[in-house]
Amino acid sequence: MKVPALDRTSPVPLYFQVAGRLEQLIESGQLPVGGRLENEVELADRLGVSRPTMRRAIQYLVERGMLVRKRGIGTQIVHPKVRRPVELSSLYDDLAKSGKQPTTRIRHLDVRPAPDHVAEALGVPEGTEVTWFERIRFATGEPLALMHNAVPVDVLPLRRDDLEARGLYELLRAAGYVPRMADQVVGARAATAAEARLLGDTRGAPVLTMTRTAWDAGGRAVEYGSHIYRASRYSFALTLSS
Amino acid sequence: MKVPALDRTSPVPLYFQVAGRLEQLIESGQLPVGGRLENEVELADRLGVSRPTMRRAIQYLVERGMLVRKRGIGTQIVHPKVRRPVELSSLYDDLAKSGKQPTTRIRHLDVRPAPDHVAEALGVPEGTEVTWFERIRFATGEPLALMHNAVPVDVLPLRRDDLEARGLYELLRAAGYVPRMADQVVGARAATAAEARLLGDTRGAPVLTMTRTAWDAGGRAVEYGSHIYRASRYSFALTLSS
DNA sequence: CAGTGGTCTAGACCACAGG
DNA sequence: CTGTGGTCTAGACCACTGG
Repeated sequence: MKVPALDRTSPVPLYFQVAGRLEQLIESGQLPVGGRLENEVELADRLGVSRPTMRRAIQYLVERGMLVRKRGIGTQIVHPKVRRPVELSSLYDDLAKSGKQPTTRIRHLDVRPAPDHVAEALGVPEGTEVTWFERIRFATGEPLALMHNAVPVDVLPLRRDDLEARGLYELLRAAGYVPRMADQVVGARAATAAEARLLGDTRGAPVLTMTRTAWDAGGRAVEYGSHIYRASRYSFALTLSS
Repeated sequence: MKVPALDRTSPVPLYFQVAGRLEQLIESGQLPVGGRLENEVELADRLGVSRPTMRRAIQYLVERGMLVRKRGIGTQIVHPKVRRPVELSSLYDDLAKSGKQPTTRIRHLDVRPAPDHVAEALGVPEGTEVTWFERIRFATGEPLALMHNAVPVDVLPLRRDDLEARGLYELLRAAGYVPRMADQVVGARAATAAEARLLGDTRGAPVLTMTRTAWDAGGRAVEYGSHIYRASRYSFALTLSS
């Protein structure tokens, strides 16, 4: 595999170019998994960058779980592929990515003062106006989830058409409110009769529940959601790291 | 609040001392949330450290969600408290921390070749020997979870007594296999009659399911688990960040 | 324009692991 | 002891923001 040389005129930071180069060498097998990297001084020399820059590149891959460093020992390759941390995406994005043709039906949408528990979750004063809406999400025609959301109106005005055509997170991102942090609680319970009817399931069928509050980089609460998913058709996959 | 001065003879890195100092100033309210920090050059001067060291301290707090930086703008305080990323802990630890008096009953324990799906999850050759065990976890006397685990024998030999007195993760940590990364899948289903009996629940009651594979820092698979939790008594709380 | 954070360098010393 | 990564410095230049 061809590895591009470093380009010092590029706006891409040097350390990032170096990291990408290492990543390619590892993924292509030229640097074997389980093997050791040269020491950072020699690597820096070989690539013609300073040691701090080399360290930054290595550190970047360490944070992504590809390398492990030990003082006095060296740097070892532990994974050929990067493990991604938990994704902060919406169901819509997930389905679209896996080719499941998501569609959405808006059952309700209005602007109202935030109920107490929602205001508390969002960390806004009671009575703050939010857009409140209820959606059913389908995947390849099958009902999958029943979703309730609140988005403060001063974050983003939302319209039915937008929500039917695109995912909430996509709309938030487009408006500059990039979700960066979220508290989630995942549980399970039996579906009520009404929920079962909407989801095309039987009463008492197990459903996954998820409530989430999401904030952007500036710490501004952008979304509160309380959703249920058909347990027979959905589960959450997470990669955790500490 | 008194803030300790920097100690250049301490083995604690300077940048970490600086970060702790900033953290205290913010938590004590001397630096107001929403306010801006001085620029990094002046801060470095004021504390008598170099700019790179100051940057590293600030970066540390940025990664923990306490500060937000924007080029050309400055550094803003967005959270008084640090948000922790997802915890990688066992149910036992969680219960113990919240004062729920966890107890464990070992229903079964043996050493056997890993079943195919377990070997695949652990990424070890088929037939690798694992300790396989089934536990019921109680909280304040009530059954809470039914847990199945596999731990490769060459990672750690496990005995009933140990597992009854302590959590699996505590045992792994004590043996030097610190779980650092995990893939989890969380779902839900209805309990079988046998499961319901063991959990003191009724047949068909909703249960949370969780399967997990955990690795240590060196990329070595240390644990595979397949658990069910009574939905009426347990849910997962997560803080995600990207 | 002035002020901010982002990148990069060359070199120094230290702490830890292993033979 | 040698070799490794970990920390720290002083200074340079660049890129972006806002007035």
